[in-house]
Amino acid sequence: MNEQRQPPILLWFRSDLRLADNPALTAAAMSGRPVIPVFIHDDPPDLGGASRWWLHHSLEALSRDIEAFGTTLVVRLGDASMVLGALVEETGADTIHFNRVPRPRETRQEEQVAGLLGSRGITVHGHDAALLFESRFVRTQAGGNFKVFTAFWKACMAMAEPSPPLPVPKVLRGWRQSIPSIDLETLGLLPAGIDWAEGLRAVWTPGERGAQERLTDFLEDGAINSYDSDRDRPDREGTSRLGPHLAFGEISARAVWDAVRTMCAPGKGVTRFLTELGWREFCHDLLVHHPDMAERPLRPEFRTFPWRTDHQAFWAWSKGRTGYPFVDAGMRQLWQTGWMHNRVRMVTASFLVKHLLSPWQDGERWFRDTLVDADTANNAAGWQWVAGCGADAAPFFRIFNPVLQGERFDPDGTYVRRYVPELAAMPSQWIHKPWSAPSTVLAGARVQLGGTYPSPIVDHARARTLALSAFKAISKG
DNA sequence: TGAAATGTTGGGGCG
DNA sequence: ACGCCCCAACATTTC
Repeated sequence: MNEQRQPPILLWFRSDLRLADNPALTAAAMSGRPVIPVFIHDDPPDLGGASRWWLHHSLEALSRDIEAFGTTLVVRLGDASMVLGALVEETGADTIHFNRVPRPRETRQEEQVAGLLGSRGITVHGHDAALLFESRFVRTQAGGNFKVFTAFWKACMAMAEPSPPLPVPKVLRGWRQSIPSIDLETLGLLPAGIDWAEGLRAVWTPGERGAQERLTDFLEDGAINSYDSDRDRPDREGTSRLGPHLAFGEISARAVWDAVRTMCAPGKGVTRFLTELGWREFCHDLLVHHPDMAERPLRPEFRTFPWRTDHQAFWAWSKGRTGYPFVDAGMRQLWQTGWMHNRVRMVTASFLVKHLLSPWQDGERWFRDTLVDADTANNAAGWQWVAGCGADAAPFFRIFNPVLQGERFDPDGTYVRRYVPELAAMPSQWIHKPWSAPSTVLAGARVQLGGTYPSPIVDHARARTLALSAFKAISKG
């Protein structure tokens, strides 16, 4: 049989926009048969603006990397099973390889593809590539899923080490014909009106190469060794910032794990960093078992929590105009750069839920729209954790004091000054509570509360009391 | 992966 | 010298 007459393989890219440690790609390449790489955009409703921007550039990068193999990434718009069905018709492909994505929407998609194309005699092959430990193997004694992180992670640590990452295949045979594909621009992922992505461009390099650079920078400059404490300091570059790269699968968790294991001496920082990868695993496991985790509180008593809807307050929160500098700095960092430091995510989220008594789902949606690392599992689990209604969650009565958090984790006010420039001249002593500053200090710093910078939209002590009594209303009985 | 309220202790000022 | 009070420092409990 003429080699060129062999039916091609469809390599379906999804949230795995990488060539390294990509089992589907490796399987397709190893077959020796022609491979047609394809990305299908079906305009998922939960894809936020910042993620859309990232996706565009990540696909751009992936296209370039695939072109280095002498082949082309086919991009299509539409329902995945329909598009794959059409491609089978067009090319005579008889096999599809893809990497599973452990999220309800994607799992449904996989089932559809397997059903529709399987019934047409196509071999549909899903690979595990998203997690360190496949959630279906992480089970309690009783065979259920874990509800507490430490127990979950302990069970993971008792399992075999994650398998080492696969190398990029040397060769990828292309298909003899060119296949209709649409321009990335046609997907409409970039900002349509005003260009709000400037701050994102300044900070991020989407794509596999950007991901690997971010990782090696983090490991080589030694930041990981002080990760245990520096991770809480938004005024320092103490975190890896790998979030968005992991969210789009530009680098695999296994590759990160392996790099840390082989390049770093064991220590507290290293352990802590790997544990954070563990949280990612745990969140994905939770989402698998609670597909509605982004809408519905895991703890049922929270369904009757007396949330308020205050559009003005939500606007102030989302724009970083609450009058609490640490909160505002975080919300503005998010808006400008598509990312927020984790410590500040906790504080800002707590502020929305506990000081403003806004439904956590509203905050979840805002983060999902504005974060470049928006990830259904991590985001929903994180918000439920903060709101106190999640698995292994912080109790509701654990209410962050935004002033104390600022003073503890941004002691010199460097972070606040960076993102709230109207407070730049405030002395550190007052920068987290400008309303307490003597009027001479305010005047000296050219700060006019309620003018150049908002007065606090709520009083901390009062808001705290209100939140506690609202919590009491649902917790009795 | 809190903060505030409340309780306890111990040193020092002072009558 | 002694007891009393104050209060900071730390510990515990409560929300």
